[in-house]
Amino acid sequence: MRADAERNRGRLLDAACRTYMEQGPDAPLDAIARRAGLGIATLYRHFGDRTALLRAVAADVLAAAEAAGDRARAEEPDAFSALRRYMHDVLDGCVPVLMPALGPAVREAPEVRARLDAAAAVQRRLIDDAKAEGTLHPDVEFADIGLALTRFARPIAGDFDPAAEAALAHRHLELFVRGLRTGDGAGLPGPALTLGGLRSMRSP
Amino acid sequence: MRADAERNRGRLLDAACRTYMEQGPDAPLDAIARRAGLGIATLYRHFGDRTALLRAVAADVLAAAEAAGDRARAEEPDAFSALRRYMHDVLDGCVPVLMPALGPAVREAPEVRARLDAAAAVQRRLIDDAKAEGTLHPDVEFADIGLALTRFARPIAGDFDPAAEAALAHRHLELFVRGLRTGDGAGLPGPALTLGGLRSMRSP
DNA sequence: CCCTACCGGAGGAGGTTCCTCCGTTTGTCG
DNA sequence: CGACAAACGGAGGAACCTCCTCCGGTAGGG
Repeated sequence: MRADAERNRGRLLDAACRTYMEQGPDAPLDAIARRAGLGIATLYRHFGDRTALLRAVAADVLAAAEAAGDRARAEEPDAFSALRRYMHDVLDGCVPVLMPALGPAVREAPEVRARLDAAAAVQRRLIDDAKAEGTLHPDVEFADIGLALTRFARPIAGDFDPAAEAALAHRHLELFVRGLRTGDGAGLPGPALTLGGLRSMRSP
Repeated sequence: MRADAERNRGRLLDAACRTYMEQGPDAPLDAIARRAGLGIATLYRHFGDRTALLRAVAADVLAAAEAAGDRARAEEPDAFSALRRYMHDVLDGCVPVLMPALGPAVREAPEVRARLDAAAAVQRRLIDDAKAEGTLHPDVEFADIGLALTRFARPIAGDFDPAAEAALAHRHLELFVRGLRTGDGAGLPGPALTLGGLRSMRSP
């Protein structure tokens, strides 16, 4: 593989990730190519198909999320801080925006599946540690964390400045994290939020 | 105005509100008409224009939000409970999804503007009361509440069952509300979130 | 220096949505 | 009860957007 081809592939992945963060996974491919400073044909040469690009981006950013989890666990002094840092780090990537919007065809692809399982394992470990430490509310479930990140990562309005959006997202996430810590808050409404229960929420 | 015409107008407003909640304000008008059990021509007869429907729905749901705020203030025993109840009530309408997505053409229309100001005044009163009561964190700003509601109101994934989505939204909002109450949480990141600062976040 | 891998952009095809036109139905008032 | 006006329904042309391919041009690397 030639040097410029590899560099361009990386640029495309990066541009796709940012575009998905702002517009969602239905963003026009032209917009991604333009953002990468490349022609549309180059995009199609590297990723023969729309879903191929989605798969590549998903695998890429899931690996980054897994690494963020490992880093947080290694470097933070306590389990709650690790969980908080992990959430803030993941918020800056496109995982929370991208993953729930992916269809089964992408999510079940082997390369994505493996990365997803690994990232989920790290996240689960962060949560279990914080619960064992006694600092994370026991009624907060695994899926609550990921879905909440989705809520905070998505832009409020299309015409907001991306930097301002990011600052706002971190601010609101921090407000949310306050509510995660054990304290005198009452119990949560709704049933326990298992992964199976989440799957059954899909209507068709 | 004939009786059936008035009934259908109400059905259209209701269908539009629900459709906007699920798909956002760019939802096809055909989908709204179909959901109301009416033909597309009927929709265009009542609201000559796409934005006319948006204006009508916005004015309608903002009035409902204002009423919800008044109700909460009147019926709840303390200011924090009133704020919480208000947030949960508003979450069930389409205000949080619709308002940030509206362009200036709709938001500045007189009929919308008046309702928006009134609804904002009630929300501000709920927040001020809770701060005066000492139960709401002083670093939580007016705009935080509205924008957070937007985050919780938007559906996670398009193919989730609406009822399950709603339950999840209330669950996560409750988690968030925990973090709003005064306690030993640290300060929030980012600058104070004024309405002016919010306006300046729009990029073009 | 040259060959080959790589790049760019125009453009046809397919799909989606808007909004109007006109024949048909239905409420309501004398 | 009957007639008139008001309201309804759905097909369809027009405009728009996005996907993906084709082919001539460019530049890395041995």
